Amino acid sequence: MVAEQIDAPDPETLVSEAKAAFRDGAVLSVQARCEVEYDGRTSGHLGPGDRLLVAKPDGTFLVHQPTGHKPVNWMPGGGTVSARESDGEAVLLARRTNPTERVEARIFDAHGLTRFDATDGATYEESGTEAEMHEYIERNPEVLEEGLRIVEHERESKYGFIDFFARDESGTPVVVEVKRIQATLNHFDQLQRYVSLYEDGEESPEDGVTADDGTVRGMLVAPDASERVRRALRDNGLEFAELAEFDTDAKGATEAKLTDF
Amino acid sequence: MVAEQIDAPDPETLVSEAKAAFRDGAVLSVQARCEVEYDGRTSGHLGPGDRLLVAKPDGTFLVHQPTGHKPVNWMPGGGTVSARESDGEAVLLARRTNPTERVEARIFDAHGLTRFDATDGATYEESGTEAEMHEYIERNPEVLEEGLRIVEHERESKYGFIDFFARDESGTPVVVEVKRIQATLNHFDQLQRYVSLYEDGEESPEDGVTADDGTVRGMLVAPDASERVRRALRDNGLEFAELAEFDTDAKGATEAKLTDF
DNA sequence: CGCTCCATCTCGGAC
DNA sequence: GTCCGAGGTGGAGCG
Repeated sequence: MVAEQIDAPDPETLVSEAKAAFRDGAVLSVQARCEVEYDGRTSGHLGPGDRLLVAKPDGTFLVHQPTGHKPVNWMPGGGTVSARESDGEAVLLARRTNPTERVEARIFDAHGLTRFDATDGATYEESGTEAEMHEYIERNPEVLEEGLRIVEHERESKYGFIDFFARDESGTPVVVEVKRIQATLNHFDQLQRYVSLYEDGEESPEDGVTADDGTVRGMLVAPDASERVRRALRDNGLEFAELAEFDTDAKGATEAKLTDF
Repeated sequence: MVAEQIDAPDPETLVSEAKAAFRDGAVLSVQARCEVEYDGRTSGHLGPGDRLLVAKPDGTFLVHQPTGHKPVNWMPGGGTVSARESDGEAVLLARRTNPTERVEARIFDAHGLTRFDATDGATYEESGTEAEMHEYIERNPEVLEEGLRIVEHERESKYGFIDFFARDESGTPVVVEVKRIQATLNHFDQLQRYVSLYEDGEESPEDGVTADDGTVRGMLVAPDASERVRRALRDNGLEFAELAEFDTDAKGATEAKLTDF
């Protein structure tokens, strides 16, 4: 019996079933009319209504309203979930420390309960991430600019991590910031922060070569950017390189579109 | 009957129950051994295992493994969820456009199903947010600096919104960026971006007064900041104002309301 | 443990 | 619709 369902459990049954589920490492789902309180990094209250409550064996606790992707209240794993009866009502309490916070659901009417002895050894395999985009650029720097040479990847600097430190055909340093999605002002900020290091001469590239005039180029690589971002780059002497598609196979010889200022 | 539970539904039953739930706007929960595919902004695959599947009437679809706070796969609201039988197995498919993406769960064994006709009119009331911190500062600017005067709140500038534009005791303009949590390098970036506007003279304060020497101060307000952030501020002539605690009427009112309960 | 940065970020607000 | 920034962001990766 992997899943056990109880219809409209009374408070006593709910509490004992919840305790058993927590003890045995099962996933508990409860459909209930309840009210919820959160206290921790902020504090909040949710009045009575029908919600789906989920408690996982790792201490995860979720309160889902009938709409919306995000739980209205939650507790990440690492803490503990407990059940008790209070004033004739079942109460589920999730707590953790660091930060210290708690979510408490007071259950007025439990419509359904399911205990789920789940086993899942699979891990999610994903592709199309920014890490893969980095690998592609490292293998094919010419999609950013003809003659561009990658010097360093993920260089730690005084003010943060630089995606790529490169040099163009004429040896001028190029700081490259890569985004998988449409670039935002914050992404422009990041590039600007890194470039300012080299402009101020507070960082020197590991290959020891410096452009004669001390110039440093900054290049933001992304599939798109709003007009405001493009203007910010332009106004600050930075460049935008449009890289919409990339091929992890490296066979397709992807045609990259570049926009230089 | 607010919730209806079916134990170990066969594929046909699962599909018809799912269709009925989607049609009637009920929340559907299924405990099942399944495999999942996502295709959209990235793409990914999750091999067979036991998961909790949740479909909401707004098109939200969640795939929860037995551990972890975040669903391993999901679809935000706005799209549609559908059910069908394929090769003798039940398949739940969630789709949306803008961006175009899909999550498909192929169900090998359904251990339990719950249809939940939930009604929830309550909205979550929260306090301790950054908006309340703004209100507090606006009413008590002296907590940042003696003699500081707030000139504008949430001023829209060429490159984004400035939390506060203020003037110090001697009339020098002060750009203030407020964070409720420990300040990060991105927060420093934001402040730097706003301050550079005034330094470049591309924005002028609405009160028309400018410091004799054109100086503009920049102040990052937060409960804490890492040493790297503090150094970035220092190196760029910006300031950090530690504001750990703040008190608001709203917070006090909420606390009173909660104790009433 | 802290720091930095990505995320299928989601969500809300403004325009 | 797009753009921008907050978030109880969460989570990975590295030192």
